[in-house]
Amino acid sequence: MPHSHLHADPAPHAHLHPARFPVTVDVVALTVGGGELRVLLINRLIEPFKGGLALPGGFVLPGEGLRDAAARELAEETGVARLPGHLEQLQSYGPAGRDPRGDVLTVAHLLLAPDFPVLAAGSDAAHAGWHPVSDVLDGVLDVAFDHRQIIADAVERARSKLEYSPLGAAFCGEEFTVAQLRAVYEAVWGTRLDPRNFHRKATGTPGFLEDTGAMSAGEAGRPAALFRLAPESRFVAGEPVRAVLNPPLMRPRG
Amino acid sequence: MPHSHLHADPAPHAHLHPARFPVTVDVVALTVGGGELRVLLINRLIEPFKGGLALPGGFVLPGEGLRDAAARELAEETGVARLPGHLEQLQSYGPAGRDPRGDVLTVAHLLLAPDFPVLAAGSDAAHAGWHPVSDVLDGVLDVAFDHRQIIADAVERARSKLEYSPLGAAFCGEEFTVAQLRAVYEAVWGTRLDPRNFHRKATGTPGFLEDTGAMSAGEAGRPAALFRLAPESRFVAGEPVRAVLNPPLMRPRG
DNA sequence: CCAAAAGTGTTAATGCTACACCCATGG
DNA sequence: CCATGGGTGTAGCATTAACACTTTTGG
Repeated sequence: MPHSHLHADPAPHAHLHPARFPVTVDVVALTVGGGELRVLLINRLIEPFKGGLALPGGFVLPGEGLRDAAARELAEETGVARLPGHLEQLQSYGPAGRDPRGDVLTVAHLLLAPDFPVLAAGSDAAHAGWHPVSDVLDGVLDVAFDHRQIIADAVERARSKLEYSPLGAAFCGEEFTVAQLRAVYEAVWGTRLDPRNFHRKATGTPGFLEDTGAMSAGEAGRPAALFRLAPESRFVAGEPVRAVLNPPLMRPRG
Repeated sequence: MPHSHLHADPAPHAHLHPARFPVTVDVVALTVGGGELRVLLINRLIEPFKGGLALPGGFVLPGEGLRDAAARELAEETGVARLPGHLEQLQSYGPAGRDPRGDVLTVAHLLLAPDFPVLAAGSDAAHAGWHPVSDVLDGVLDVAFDHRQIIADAVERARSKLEYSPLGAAFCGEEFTVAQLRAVYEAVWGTRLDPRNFHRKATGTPGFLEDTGAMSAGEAGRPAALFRLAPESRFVAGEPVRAVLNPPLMRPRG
């Protein structure tokens, strides 16, 4: 019996020839720019949906892990050398009913990143660019496959993650001001937050922010102190985020 | 070109022959009994890990969705006709480095259910039974593959879901007392909650509980009122849970 | 009557919201 | 000097945690 099954399975013959599926990873890369949430999309060079917009992604290779595949595809299609921000798995979709060519399982991932530069057009790969999330969700922009649903799920995940984890800082650079961090929360939640209360809460949460001693300059108004993530709150590649904000940075109640 | 690729992909030849993987679904079915959290495990009838304990699950069939596959496998291996409680996707694992026979992707699912009866030994399928989650996580019980990690992730997901969603009631039957609901939270969180404050909060949360008018009987002490989930909080198969408890049923701060 | 569990009332501490107010910079 | 944004203080309100107390059953 060359193909044995993994689990007891009374379905007739199902264990003799387990079906095999192509598996892709897709990455919903989110950033904050211009006061709004943006998603990274590529122009498809091939059918189906040729010329349309889609999430960066591609096939998982034999012997490869999901996270590695997502990081590899993102690097290939955007030209980033080191993965910026925080990458985590979102959820899987399929395999039935999502690709016109047949069953394809995709494992969607979520990247929260600062506004990094992406590949210019004319390169070997497709042109990649940031687009407002609201345009995708409102249907102003069309995206391939079930990618609108995936993006909607990703945004919802990002929203709820921000309250309890230090992941808001994943959208900022290494050092940032409290106002920049606040802009992230306002963009993701689509609300306005009181700058004074946010400042108190962000700086007053133990284990969240660390004062660098440096100051921002060049902007209007009084210079702001520059912070970085405290060591216990830093997220490392592949590890789940451990630090929890308690009390959370609450989003206003609906 | 019989196999075209889904996305632009500069990796040489990767798009010509996308790798195909066996895909399984595994179900972490959790319940509350005897004041502790329990997980449903089956005895494996075949290699590898023959005779060992594992999560119920099996191969996804062509043309099948993930959720349908999970529900089907659970029904086949436990004998339940209608799916009790609440089923949702957890996350995916693999395909590399988790099965001794090669690359297998698994999509883990989480079922929160009342303590339903499972298949007795001697049936065609493997014997299924409830086991304390703590025994699995402490290493007292060994489980096959990477199922210990999957169970740990499932428990963590269940813990955080309970605070904000009405899913605690998924562990109870159709009608339940506030004390039974409280026992769920205490088992999942591993804490003690003040019965009086919990009662006030559970019954006082708008859109959560609905008084049936009936009373429990036969127990020690004063009879308790029987409740059911309010219509707006009920979870329906396949739909994400929409109702949010605001304010949440807080777990005690660490 | 006593033990046990359900359910209500009350109070002190805590946390949040709103906003007055001062500080430091650019123009 | 004024506009702009950074940052602190504080009063009022809402929520929570802790616990006294009453109710209703079984033994």
